[in-house]
This record gives sequence, C-alpha cells and structure tokens, in this order.
Amino acid sequence: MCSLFMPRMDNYQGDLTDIVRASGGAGAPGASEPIPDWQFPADPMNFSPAPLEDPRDNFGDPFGYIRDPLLHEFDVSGSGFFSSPSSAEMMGNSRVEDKVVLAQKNYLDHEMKRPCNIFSRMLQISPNTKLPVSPCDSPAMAAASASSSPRGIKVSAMLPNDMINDNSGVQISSPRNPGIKRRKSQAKKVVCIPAPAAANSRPTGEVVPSDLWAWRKYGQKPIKGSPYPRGYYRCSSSKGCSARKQVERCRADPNLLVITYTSEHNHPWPTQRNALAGSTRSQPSKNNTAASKSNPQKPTSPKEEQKESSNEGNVSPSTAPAAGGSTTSSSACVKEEIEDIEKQLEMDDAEFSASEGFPYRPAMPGSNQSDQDFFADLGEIEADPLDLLFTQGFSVSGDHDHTQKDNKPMDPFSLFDWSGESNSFGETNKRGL
DNA sequence: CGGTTTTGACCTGCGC
DNA sequence: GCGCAGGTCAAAACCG
Repeated sequence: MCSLFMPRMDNYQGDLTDIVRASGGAGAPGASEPIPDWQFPADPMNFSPAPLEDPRDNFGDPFGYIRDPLLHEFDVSGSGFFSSPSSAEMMGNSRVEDKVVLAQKNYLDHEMKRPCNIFSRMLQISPNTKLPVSPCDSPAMAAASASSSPRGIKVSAMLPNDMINDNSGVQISSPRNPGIKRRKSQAKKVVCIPAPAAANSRPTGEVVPSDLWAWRKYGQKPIKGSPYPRGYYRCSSSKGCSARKQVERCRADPNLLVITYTSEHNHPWPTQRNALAGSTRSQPSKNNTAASKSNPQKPTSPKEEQKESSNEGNVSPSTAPAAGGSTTSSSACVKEEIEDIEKQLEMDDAEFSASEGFPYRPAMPGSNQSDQDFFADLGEIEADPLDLLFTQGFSVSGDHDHTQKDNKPMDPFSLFDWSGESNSFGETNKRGL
C-alpha cells in the first residue's frame, strides 16, 4: 500500500514549513475540485478567548472546532469507518487495540446518530503515551486513509474528554526545565489533515497550511523510520505563549499531515497575524533562493525538499483528489494524546461497560446531557466555537461572504491561511487571476 | 529592524 | 549505565 505512495513520496519529503503555513483551499489551483466554500469565522475575535482557554480547548487548534461543512457529503453509515484497522493498529500499538475498537464501536454508535465535526470524526487516540512517529505509521493507516471512507475520513477511537489532560494538567515541558516530564504526561492533540487538499497550495503549488495562529519553526528533526522530517513550531502570536505544534507527514500516507498540538495558547486569537509571520520562507521562489544560497552543496536540503514538496500542493490534480478527493480539506483526524493512556483506557473500558458509551465528561459544564451527546460534545468540544462561527461567517458557501464583509477584521480563512498570509487568500486569487 | 527559517549541538526520556 | 531517538536551543542567514 505504501507502494502506492512511494512514487510520490519524494515529493513529500522534506520540510513541512510550507505545509504549516499552508492551507488549502479555496482556490487550490491544483485541485480539480476546489475546496468547498467552508470558511472560518468571519471574525475570529468575535469569539471570546474563553473557549480557547477552556479545558476543552484544543490547544488553539482551529481544526478542533470545525464541524464538517461537508458533512452532508459524508456517508457515515457507508463510510466503512471501522472497516479499517483500529487506531491501535494504526498507532502500531496492539495492546489497547481491543479497547480502541471498543471505543470505535461506541463511537460509531453515536456517530451514526449525529452529525459531527469532521475532525472529531477522525478523532483518534494514540494508545501510546509516547507520541508515535505518526498516527499514520501503519500501512493500515494508509490503506484506511485511502479507502476506508469516501473521503478518507477515519475515526478510530476517542477517549473521554476528561481523560485528556486539560490545560490545568498540561505542563509545558521543557527539556531545560527540570522536573517536568517531557514526553509523558502532556496532553497532545493530533490533527491529521490532508496535506495537499486541505492545505492548499499557492499558485505555485506550494502547500501552505496554517491556522490563525502564527507559528515559528524552531526545529526540525528527521524521524526514525519516517521519510519525512518533523517540524517543530511554537506560537509566535504572543510572547510567552506555550502553544506548540509538530508537523509531519503521515508516513504511510503522505497526503496526510499530522499536526500535533501541544499545550495551548495563553492568549486570544491574534487580531492579525504577525506581519512577517511566515512571510519570509513561504515564498517558493525565496525558498529556492534560500535553499540555493544556504545549502548550495545540498541539493536535497530541506528547502529543496520543500520546494519539491511544494509540488505536492498541487500534488497534481490527479493526486489532490486522492487526498482531497477522498479526504478533502475537511477531512482530518484528531487524536487526543493522554497520559497513561492504558490506564485510562481501562477506566474507559469500565465506564463503557458501565454506561454503554462515553459517560465521561465529568467536569464539563452542562454535562448533564445524555451520553448520546458524548460525541456531540466532542463535536462541540471540538467544534463549538467554530461551529458558532461557521453559522455566522461560514455558512458553507454562498452566505458566508456577507458575514466576512461585514465583520471581518481578519479573513476567517486565515485559520488556514490559504496561501500563507492572512490576506493571502485574496492574494492567491489575484495570482490566480 | 524585527521577524522567520535553517541546522548543528545539546539535553532529556526511555528502552535495553 | 548506556545508547538511541526525540525535542529544544541558539547562532547564522534570510526576508520584507
């Protein structure tokens, strides 16, 4: 199955910077089917930072709140969600597989009943406390992503939200900060997005997925066993913000980007992105220049790779649909990484059997809902803010523009920043025109 | 000038 | 205890 991607894998190697900055979208030149007009809230600032600071906060992950605007297109029942290997398999961890499967089952039960955040739909819990190289590590993941659902949307498992370290429990680990464990005991949120499609490309094809936040890359490491390096980013929207994220390509499915959010933003969404945030390296031409300058002897330097990977943005119309077509921008998988997950799973398991589902959500306000809403909650947890926003500024194509016009200090799409800049959307269009 | 990316080195956690 | 791998730092270079 990997072989399916192998021919293209080269294109995916290298730096993910572009991807991070990227966003796909609307106007993906390479995509035969433009990302549907799903947009982000016209006015991100309209929604108070409170939700973001809520324990349910998705580390400022805009994706987390997004409901699937294309939900209607998604045939949940027929998606074969769970025909694919469990997340446990995907994660290369079989110890909790059964439990994960159970989670899947429960999830499916709920999933069938309600529309949900497409991201939550793909919610996956990494059974490993140690962040796996990628949730997509397993070839199964690739297969699943390629065929499990009409749009490559997969849901493997979810864990009760309360099991997730909320912000109160999140400790920003710093290797230089003794006493704080680094890899364990840190809540993480993993979002898988289709790189080429969701993360759209610029006219040049460069993939530039980015969210509302400004991220600064502070490191990149090759990951053993993965052909793709992992990029480390921290929030630069606000000094002192501990939000970080890691971006890497799914090993098995280069079409997927695995974004791991760590910690959370301690500030509201930026009213505007850093003027320079990501403005420098996201220009393909610059990249080339930079690459050639800084690493003349390294033809395969990250920049070069990035450049090459920029093609993935286009991933060629033929491939874009593969990722975008089968997954589209709205597809994503979100996973909650939690501490001591196995223990949690045991608890979870117990709770499952105790209440036929996901009875968790203890500390959630208004948690007196039935379990039927567990996933709704997840969806809400994941999608509430944006959901609201979507209803405002993102009314799935058509209606949203007025909202944007009316009260949009910032292009909602800046969340994805379709072309790397908050204003890049228009820019992209300009270029396109 | 202020921001970013790049990249080698360093530090830390984890498995053996 | 050791080695490996991952995560972060920080200097240098780049960019508008």
